Amino acid sequence: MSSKSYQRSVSVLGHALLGLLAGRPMSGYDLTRQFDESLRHVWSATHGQIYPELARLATDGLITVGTAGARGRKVYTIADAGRNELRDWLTQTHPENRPHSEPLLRSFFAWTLSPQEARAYFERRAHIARQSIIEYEAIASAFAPSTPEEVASRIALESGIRIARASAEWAEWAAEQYR
Amino acid sequence: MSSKSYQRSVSVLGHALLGLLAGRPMSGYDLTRQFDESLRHVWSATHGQIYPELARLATDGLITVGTAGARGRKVYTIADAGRNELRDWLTQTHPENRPHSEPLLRSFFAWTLSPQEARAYFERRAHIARQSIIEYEAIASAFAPSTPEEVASRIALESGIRIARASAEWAEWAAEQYR
DNA sequence: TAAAGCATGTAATCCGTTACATGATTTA
DNA sequence: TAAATCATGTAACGGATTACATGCTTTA
Repeated sequence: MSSKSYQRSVSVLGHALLGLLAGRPMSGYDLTRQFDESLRHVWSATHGQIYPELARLATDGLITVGTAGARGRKVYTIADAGRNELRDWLTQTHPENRPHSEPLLRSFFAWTLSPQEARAYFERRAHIARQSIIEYEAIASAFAPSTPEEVASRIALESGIRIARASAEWAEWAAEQYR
Repeated sequence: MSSKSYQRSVSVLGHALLGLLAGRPMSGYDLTRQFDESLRHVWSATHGQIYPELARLATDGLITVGTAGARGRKVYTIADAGRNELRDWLTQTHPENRPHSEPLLRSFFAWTLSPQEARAYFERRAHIARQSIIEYEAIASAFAPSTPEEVASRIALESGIRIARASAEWAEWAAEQYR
């Protein structure tokens, strides 16, 4: 007989935590920082969501908890079941696409503004995108990936660069439409 | 004295409804279809969310409700206060950027897979992006915008095309990194 | 010794999807 | 007359942010 209780489905956040723990064991605090740092442009999550989710993953046997250290710190380690769950998620399921792009939504209503206001809106978007390009390119130029993790990280960064370039060019083009 | 009750802040969905109603008066059913059609790639919302939000906007005096017609149909019209709210939103506030890109999140964990599996993942993303390009370009080529609303719609579509192109090229490049 | 940072957790609230529930009107 | 579509609403549940709450450890 199996020791596995009936399947609770794992959320996207749960899979993100499994993915991060696949790199190395970490505490909830460490994981929270990962979302604020490496994953800042990829996925957002706060500790109020992370701690309860870690408890659920542990209950489900996808991760294990070490004994509490200094300041109550608890280190979580991915279990074999967790690695399997992560792998199935990546290879057997497809990401949902429920769009929620607020900048794009706003652009849809630009026609309700004066041409000058609409232009200002798109110029601001272009400016923000150009700032992103600079930020990302600075990170990329100081980054020679060596480990597989770093290669994946560099690939995600490349997406940021290319999407930001496309966004900047689009916003400049859009601003022109209101001239 | 003012007839306005104390300010409840309007959600993004509320602003989207105001934006749609700025075009023409519509029922909740019509608005739901707008999200399924014109806004399909921009913002998602279902009727379970839309009906209560319309009730709130009406309570706040941002829209007005006509008397119920056939099948209980209720047509909502944007009020002056609603137009002001929409305008303030577009000109005085900035869109938040809380990233939730599941495809990008997954790419971040591609290193946990075999190179073949990782490549398959990115090739699939490239395929999906190329399909989007075809879909969007077909719409664009059959579309000669005349009204200001259609111009804005064409601008949003152009974003879809350019982002899809950048995504396809990125995914092809990413697949190469695992060769 | 005070401030900054490490560290965990819960509660209130809101946003969003899916399912439940109902009924009228049009069209084949 | 049956099916499709129009049309509205609520309830249950889960996802996500912010605020509340607490306390230890390191560093200036």
